Amino acid sequence: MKSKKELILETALDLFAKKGFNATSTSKIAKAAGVSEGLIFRHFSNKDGLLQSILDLGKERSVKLFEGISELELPADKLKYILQIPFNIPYTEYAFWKLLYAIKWQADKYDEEISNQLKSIVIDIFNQLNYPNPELEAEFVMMLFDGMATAVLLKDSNESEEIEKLLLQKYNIPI
Amino acid sequence: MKSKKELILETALDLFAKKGFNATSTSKIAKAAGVSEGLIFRHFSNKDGLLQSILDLGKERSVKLFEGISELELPADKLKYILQIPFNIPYTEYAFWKLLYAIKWQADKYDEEISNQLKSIVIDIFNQLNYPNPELEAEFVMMLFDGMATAVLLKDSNESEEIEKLLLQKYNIPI
DNA sequence: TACTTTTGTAAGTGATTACTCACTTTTAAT
DNA sequence: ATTAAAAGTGAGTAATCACTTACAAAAGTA
Repeated sequence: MKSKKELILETALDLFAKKGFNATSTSKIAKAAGVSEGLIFRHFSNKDGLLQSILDLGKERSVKLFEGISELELPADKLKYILQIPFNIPYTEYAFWKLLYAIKWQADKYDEEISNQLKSIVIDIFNQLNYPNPELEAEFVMMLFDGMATAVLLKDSNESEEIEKLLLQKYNIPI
Repeated sequence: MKSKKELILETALDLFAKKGFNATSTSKIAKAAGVSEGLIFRHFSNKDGLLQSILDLGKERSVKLFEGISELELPADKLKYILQIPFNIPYTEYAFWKLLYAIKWQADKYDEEISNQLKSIVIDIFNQLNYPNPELEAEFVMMLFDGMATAVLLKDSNESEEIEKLLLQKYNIPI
């Protein structure tokens, strides 16, 4: 059975992703979760603390999405795997990724950890592939990654599979 | 001399871009602009009306960024021009573009007009270039466009010129 | 000049905000 | 069974929210 703490976290993530952090009041969260408003502050101190807990949990889960990378041998396979991540975000994780990308634009709340983590993996890959400028090349991949993730998350696109194919093809990666 | 109406528009755009629409109160806008709060509502009816006016004015200005396209003859040149737009956003327009991209994630406020306008131009280009699937190819370019614009707007990157070169090169476009 | 419209202000409005506090209930350990 | 800690509640708080209203100054028009 779900604890009330978990219920608050889930409900808040849901509302934050849908309406935005600032447009979602703690009273609305409490009402939607069916708990008293005071309990939110008992568990998370304040609204920012609630957001941080949501982000931390999401990060833990997203690490698992990245774990598949290290199991691959060839750097080209690793790159392919990474480029495919935006198209393989589990539907249950949409809310978290939406929140993550929406928060990017709020200077004070933005958390670069996930992005930086992935970027250093990509730099390693381009090093292994002997690219002349691995750092720059990684920056470019991250840009692609964000563009794709945005497209997937915002339009519930029916053609995301075709875009995925097009991307791999443009990156000279066999499908 | 700047009218108080213009002053409100500029100040609000600035604050919306920096802190977000919901985190910026009308009283803060009034204080920052040095006008009475009531004047905001005299001119724009309500806070959403203020946002709409800001977006409309920004759209008018961004149309000028797109006008250069039609002056070019070759479709390949047009494509090159479009891919370069994110790197050529005037610094004075940063606030507007930041606001535009931030708002994307708020379902109720998102305005697709600029994006759709540009996309139809890109579809035409790929038609002229006889690509097998111009619609899909345009979707991909728009994704690239958004990814690049995001990167340029969020990091005050010193290496954006190098990324620009890398992009044109990857897209087989002579620099 | 006389009059109308537009622009502007100051002081409000009720509703909502994040958060606190005093208190009760539940859980868990001895 | 006793007790202490943790979980949970409901009714508060002052501050801030978007917005209104009554009125004054300025600008435009005849």
